[in-house]
Amino acid sequence: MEKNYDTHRIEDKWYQTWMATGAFHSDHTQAGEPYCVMIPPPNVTGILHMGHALNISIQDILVRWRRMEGRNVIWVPGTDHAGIATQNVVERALKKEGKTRDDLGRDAFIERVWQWREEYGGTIVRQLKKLGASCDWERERFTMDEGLSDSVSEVFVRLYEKGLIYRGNRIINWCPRCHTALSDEESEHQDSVGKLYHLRYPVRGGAEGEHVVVATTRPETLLGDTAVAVHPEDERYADLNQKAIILPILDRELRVIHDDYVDPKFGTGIVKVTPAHDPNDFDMGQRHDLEQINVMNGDGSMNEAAGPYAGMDRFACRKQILVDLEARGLIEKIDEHHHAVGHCYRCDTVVEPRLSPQWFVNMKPLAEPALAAVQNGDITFVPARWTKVYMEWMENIRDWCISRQIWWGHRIPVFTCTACQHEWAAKGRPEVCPTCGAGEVTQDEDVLDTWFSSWLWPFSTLGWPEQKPDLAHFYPTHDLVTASEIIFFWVARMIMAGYEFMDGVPFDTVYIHGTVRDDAGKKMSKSLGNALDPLDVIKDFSADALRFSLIMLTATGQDVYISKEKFELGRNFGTKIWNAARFIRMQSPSLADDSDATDTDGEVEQRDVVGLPVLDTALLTADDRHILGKLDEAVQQCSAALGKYRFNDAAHVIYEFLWHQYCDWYLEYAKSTLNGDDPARRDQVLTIMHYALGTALRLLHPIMPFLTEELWHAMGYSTTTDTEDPAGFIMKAPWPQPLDDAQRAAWGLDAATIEYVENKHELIRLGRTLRADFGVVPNKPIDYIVKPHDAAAAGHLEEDRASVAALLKAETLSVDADFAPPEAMPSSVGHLGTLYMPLAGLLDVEAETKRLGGQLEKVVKGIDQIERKLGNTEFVTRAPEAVVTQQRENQKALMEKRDKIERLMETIKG
RNA sequence: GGGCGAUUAGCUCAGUUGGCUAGAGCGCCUGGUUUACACCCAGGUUGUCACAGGUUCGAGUCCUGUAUCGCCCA
Repeated sequence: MEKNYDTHRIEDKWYQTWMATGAFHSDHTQAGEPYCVMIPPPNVTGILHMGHALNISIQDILVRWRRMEGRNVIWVPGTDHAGIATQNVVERALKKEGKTRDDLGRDAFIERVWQWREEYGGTIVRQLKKLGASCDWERERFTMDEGLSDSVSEVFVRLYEKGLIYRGNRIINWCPRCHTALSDEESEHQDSVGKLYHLRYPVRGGAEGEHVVVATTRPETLLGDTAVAVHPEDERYADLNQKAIILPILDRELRVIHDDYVDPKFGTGIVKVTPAHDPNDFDMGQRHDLEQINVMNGDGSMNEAAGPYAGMDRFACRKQILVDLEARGLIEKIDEHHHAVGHCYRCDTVVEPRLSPQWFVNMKPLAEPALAAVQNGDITFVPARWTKVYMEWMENIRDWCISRQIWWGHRIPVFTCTACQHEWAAKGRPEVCPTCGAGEVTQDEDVLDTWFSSWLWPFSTLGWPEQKPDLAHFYPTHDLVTASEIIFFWVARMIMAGYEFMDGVPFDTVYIHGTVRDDAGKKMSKSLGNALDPLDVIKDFSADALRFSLIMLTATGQDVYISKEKFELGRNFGTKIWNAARFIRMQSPSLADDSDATDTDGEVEQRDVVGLPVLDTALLTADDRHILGKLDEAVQQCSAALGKYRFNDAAHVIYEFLWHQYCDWYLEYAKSTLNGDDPARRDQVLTIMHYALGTALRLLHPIMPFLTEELWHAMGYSTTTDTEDPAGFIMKAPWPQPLDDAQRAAWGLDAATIEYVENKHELIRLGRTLRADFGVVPNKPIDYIVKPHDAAAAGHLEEDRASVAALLKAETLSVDADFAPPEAMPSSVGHLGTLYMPLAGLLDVEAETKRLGGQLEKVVKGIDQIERKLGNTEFVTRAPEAVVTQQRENQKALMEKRDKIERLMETIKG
């Protein structure tokens, strides 16, 4: 076995082996209760970032854990076609060739996008594999696949025929750069400091120079004003409609309307109304039947309706219009104004509210059952606080704008007969009009929002609308793991689709994990330049280290702050385990060679670490029982933590067990037996070491799949020497189960034994501290004397004298109940007794008094606290008996310790 | 403006229904070429649990308010 763990070679090797043997694949014919996870499909243009790494690690942990538990697991991977993003990428590439998509035409352009996808679209998938994701790659899907496209049109037609899809002329979020509509969710609000312009609109028919003042943040829209509005009960303006308000520059006469929407307390209480450029104004326009004047083109430039400003960009127009208004003395004042401005989530351009004909889904009817599902607990959010976020959105749900004015995506399956103007939705390409039979049929030019295919993901990936056996077997799925950012985009809509098309929930649990941030708390992003590339981290630390560190540092649902150094945690842990395994191998006659662990076919003696080891109970020592007890505790805690989605707790349990219990204590303790001359004890200790390591490796496998698989084989724990046989993979090994009471009793894993060993550890630490405090070099052999606390402690220690002495690097260790120090010597009080370190003539009385004084102080402080509690009759009478008893016991122990320290101090003085 | 989250050691964070002398990792200090491991070992140091009230026998934990930071939605 090599001294250094070669992470890259081993990680690549195992991933290839797992893939080649189909270890990740399953289907409905396999045994076991089904367990299914759908990957949140990453954007096909995307590259792996830390958020994915966390998301994938969590899913892989769940999936590998359930697989080991014996569930029939599939984890379905894939990517989405990211309509706008992908089109942008390909358009940029075309631009370099000096072409536009219009030069190519629709069909050639789409052909070009597919080419791009073939060439670059697999990037993120390859990266997921680097992480060790155990996805069933035979099931990989893409939202533009034939099958998924079929479900999209099926769904569209159903909703269309049900009347839930409609076309309307509404204010939508328009991206002037992408030239398309966006849904409300795709318009991201960013806080910014803008200006609030107070403009004077002249009043005709009143006094000379009379005007009203309106406020706006977007002065260029005034060109589309068709009214001004005031609150119906605002008496200041009761007579306003007797007069004519004149729109500056264009000299259009504006209507005066009264509407509850107007807030009389904001600004002057008069607002300008631009029905074609603002959603609230649009609503007022509907209520009052106002004319809608669109003054902008799709690219954000002003159109003919803007009169003298036609052709100018919207922001240039804003500047010019302000200059012109200023010249006419029509600017009252300009205030600073904080507001949230919508930006395109794909290109960050300022979104323009724009009136245009779009397709919408009426969401209210879909939302009802989806809301109920979460209310009645059919779907649970973890952590639970996200439930509220979901409900809030669902209760105020607005119609979903699903049409996009781009080419890459599912084209809207709505057809119109040129002859009779009949409009209908259909799957496939109809030849003739179903009404009049004419052959000239045109299809809607728009494509659908990418999320219109993603919301079907849980069942479309399993072949729906075809009714395949896997769909019946694995659907509904179980855990959905995602980030909070897409609760609205994706999670909520999937739940709605589940109810609408599959009559029930698409999954039962939604686990929302945190956002990965940099050390300064900033969200990681390429544009900020603070992104850590997971592939770099894998290169420097290994995928196992990346996974373990991320999981260990991410408390349930909390954001995680990451810097490169953080990954040392996982790397160091991996190295520690590797070295522990190497040590055990050296100690095991059947494995003692230095051959390369990866080429062990036929060279390693197999050892069953899955079944319970056969142990001679007469030979079991307290330390053996202690490690077996701690292992059992780790098994229980680890399963419990995973069951509660507390992945960091699970990681912590394994870390604590392997490093601090197993390596720090048991392996060190075992050395004296391994070097001793009792072959029966030696075998027994080896058996326990292997059993504990084998069990811990299985617990760790979901988090660190590669290292554990490698060691599983190197240590001979596989059921076969054929390293290509899936039956021997740790990923297929059974998940460790807690011991039953009978087994615990048979091995003597009782609380008293465990407590004794913990106290023994304390005693050894006290001895080491004495050494350090008195400057005795660690390897200098010295004699320790223990004066045991009671007969039980004396008996135990007498039995363990050799191993305790070894751990203390002591020349001798005497257990002497009647020990009375002949002279002042350094000592410490522990639960098992008082430990003396004879240091003839070297004791500095003053320093030792001070040292013991410090210990005494702590103990006395503890006693004070307890006495305050116990002195309170309310506490004694009202607190639960167990708590009071506990306090009394603590008090007794502390008081004994205090007495002993005091006696020591007197001895020294004497 | 509404909602959610955070505030605990120098740093990053645990602390699950209230019951500890408040923990971990990193850092820092001291010592160490102990035949698994210096990506290591042994030992040590580090806290007005943001602030102010309240409930309770008992509050880091529950309630109210305040402050600061972050996120989501208007």
